[in-house]
Amino acid sequence: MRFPVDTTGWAGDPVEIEVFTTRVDTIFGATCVLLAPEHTLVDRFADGATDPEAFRGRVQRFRAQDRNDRLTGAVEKEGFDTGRTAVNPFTGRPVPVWIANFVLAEYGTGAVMAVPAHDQRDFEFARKYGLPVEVVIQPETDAGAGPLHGSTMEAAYAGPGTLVHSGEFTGRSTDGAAAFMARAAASRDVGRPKVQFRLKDWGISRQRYWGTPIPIIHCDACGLQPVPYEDLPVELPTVAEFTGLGDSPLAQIPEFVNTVCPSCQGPARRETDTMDTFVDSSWYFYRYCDASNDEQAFDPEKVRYWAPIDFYIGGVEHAILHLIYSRFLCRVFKDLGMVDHDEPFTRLLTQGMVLRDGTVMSKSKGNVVDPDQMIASYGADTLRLYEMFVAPPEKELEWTDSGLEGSFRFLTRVWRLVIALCPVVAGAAQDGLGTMTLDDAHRALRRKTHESIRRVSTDLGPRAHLNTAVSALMELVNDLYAFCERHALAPHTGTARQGTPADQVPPETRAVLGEAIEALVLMLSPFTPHLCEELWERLGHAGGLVTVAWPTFDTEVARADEIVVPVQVNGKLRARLTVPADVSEEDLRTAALTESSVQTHTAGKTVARVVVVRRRLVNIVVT
RNA sequence: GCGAGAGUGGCGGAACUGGCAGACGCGCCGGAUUUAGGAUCCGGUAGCCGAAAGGCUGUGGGGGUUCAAAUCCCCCCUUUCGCACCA
Repeated sequence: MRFPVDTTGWAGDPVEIEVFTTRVDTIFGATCVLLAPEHTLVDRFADGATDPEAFRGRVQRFRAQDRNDRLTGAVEKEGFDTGRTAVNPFTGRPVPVWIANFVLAEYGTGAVMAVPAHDQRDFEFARKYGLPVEVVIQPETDAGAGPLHGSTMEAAYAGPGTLVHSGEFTGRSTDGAAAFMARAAASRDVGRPKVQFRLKDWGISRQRYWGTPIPIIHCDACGLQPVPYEDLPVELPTVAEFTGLGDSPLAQIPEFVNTVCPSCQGPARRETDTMDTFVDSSWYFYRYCDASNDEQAFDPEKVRYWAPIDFYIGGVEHAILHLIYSRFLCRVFKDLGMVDHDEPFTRLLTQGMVLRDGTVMSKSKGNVVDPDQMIASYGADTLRLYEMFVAPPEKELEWTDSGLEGSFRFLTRVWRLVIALCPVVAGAAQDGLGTMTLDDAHRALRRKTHESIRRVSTDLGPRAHLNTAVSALMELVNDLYAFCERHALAPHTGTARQGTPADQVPPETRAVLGEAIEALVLMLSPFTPHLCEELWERLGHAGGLVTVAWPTFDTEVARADEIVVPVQVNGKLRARLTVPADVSEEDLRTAALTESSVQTHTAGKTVARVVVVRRRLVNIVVT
């Protein structure tokens, strides 16, 4: 909206103040216009003031207020009357023009129309300086509250309602009124609709040495000239003195600064500002695809092969700026035809921060845990395992020392188990497993092994839930201990029990255990590589773990022959049935209905419905 | 104020598409072993009632949908993070 200023007695052209508003529908209540202290018209107002020096002094005081305090509202809202008026284009009435310290020069036009009745900041400002408060929106008052009145209001009303005292617009609902009035303003040529984006400037030039040079040459005759393509890249000189004064350190190096204009061949100067490092960090992942290319940033063919990035992991502190910049540059590269995807990262995981005593660990708070100390006490494997186990990666992590102890305990448990079983399983023939006849305990252990492989593989892969993967491994180890206990095998060496000598252990036991132990070591190795390399070697394998394939599972082996199905009566758990895994719906229903504790709960009642979910549950609805 | 998450035992956390709430670990309790302690191994551990069998309650609060809700819908509370005098 444009508010023409009464310039009576002023030299120069007529002046209009442009304001930006999202609430044109309240314009009939605009009783004042406020300018930011930095507004370009402020100087002209000062020139035309009765005491220009005093005027400038007050403006200067506002401008000197801490910028950050002004932005966050930490300073008191203050202002002063310029002594001039401007005409409200809708009411035709003159309104005073003030300068106010809370108006932001960088947002909108740096000037606002103040509507005290319907904007809280304007309201407070008007009350402080005795400016009129004129209600132009009345809320729907079916709740019995009376109509709003400017002199009795205690706060601005910013909600919906009906326009009043608004000329030809009176009676209109606020719903749609702003858009309608914006069009009216356009047709009267006093304003126009505008989309205002809240984007911040992305300043990229810094007075630093350690940034990418900006490939521009300043020539007095030809102006700004880009460095010719064949001269790229501009390389930083290897020596630069850091004086901490004035320009970039590069400006102190004549050999770097002085050059020749590519256009007129006359003397010229290189740009000495450098790009901020986040420019590089916004597209490094493309360069990584083709890092030794000295012809171009990267070969689009190679990037097409590797990118977009499947899985991008970073800390939360990078979750905002770095990602926005990277996406910006991705779009730039797309427009240049250098990449053919819209987004640089297919999947993003932002890892949580480590907390201690409820607050983020930080050097300034002095509440950090020293990893070196923990590695000295427990080893790097323990620390890694604990961090993976204690919470899913995207969650913040509350540090506890006892939890670390638990991970250490688990690893010593694995160590003792594998070492004790080495003589039993090393060199055991596992190929025959498919044809061997196994008893229930052996089959159960095999099933656990294969089910663990399935769980860990999916947890590590698509789900990226490292903590549940560790849980699955802990369960496998627990089952292995139980199996050993039952078969009088080590590692129960802490007890009086004697392990069976290796050569007396039946071949099927050795095979089943061997399969389980090797899968365990392989699956644990991403978490605790040092320990697992050692164990792998002791199991009789040479060559290291990196060359060994991830274990695979057999769905048939992982499948249980018997399953436990819960039986509910009216949604409450009343029994558990152990049935064959391939039980038919009909058999399951019959088994559920005839189960004794189910019958006590259905006795004397009518079975209205039986919900049977195969392999999952039976729910009997009685009335 | 706006936006995005989160809320489950004493604690960290599980629960994949609505289908047995509390996997796994910590802590705690009991047992075995041990001169003792520690370590180790085995068992128990949501709350309430009960000697037990068992019963009732329970995923921040209140409603709703459903045979069935931690999970879906509506309202509210608390909390974390980001943005914020943005007109």
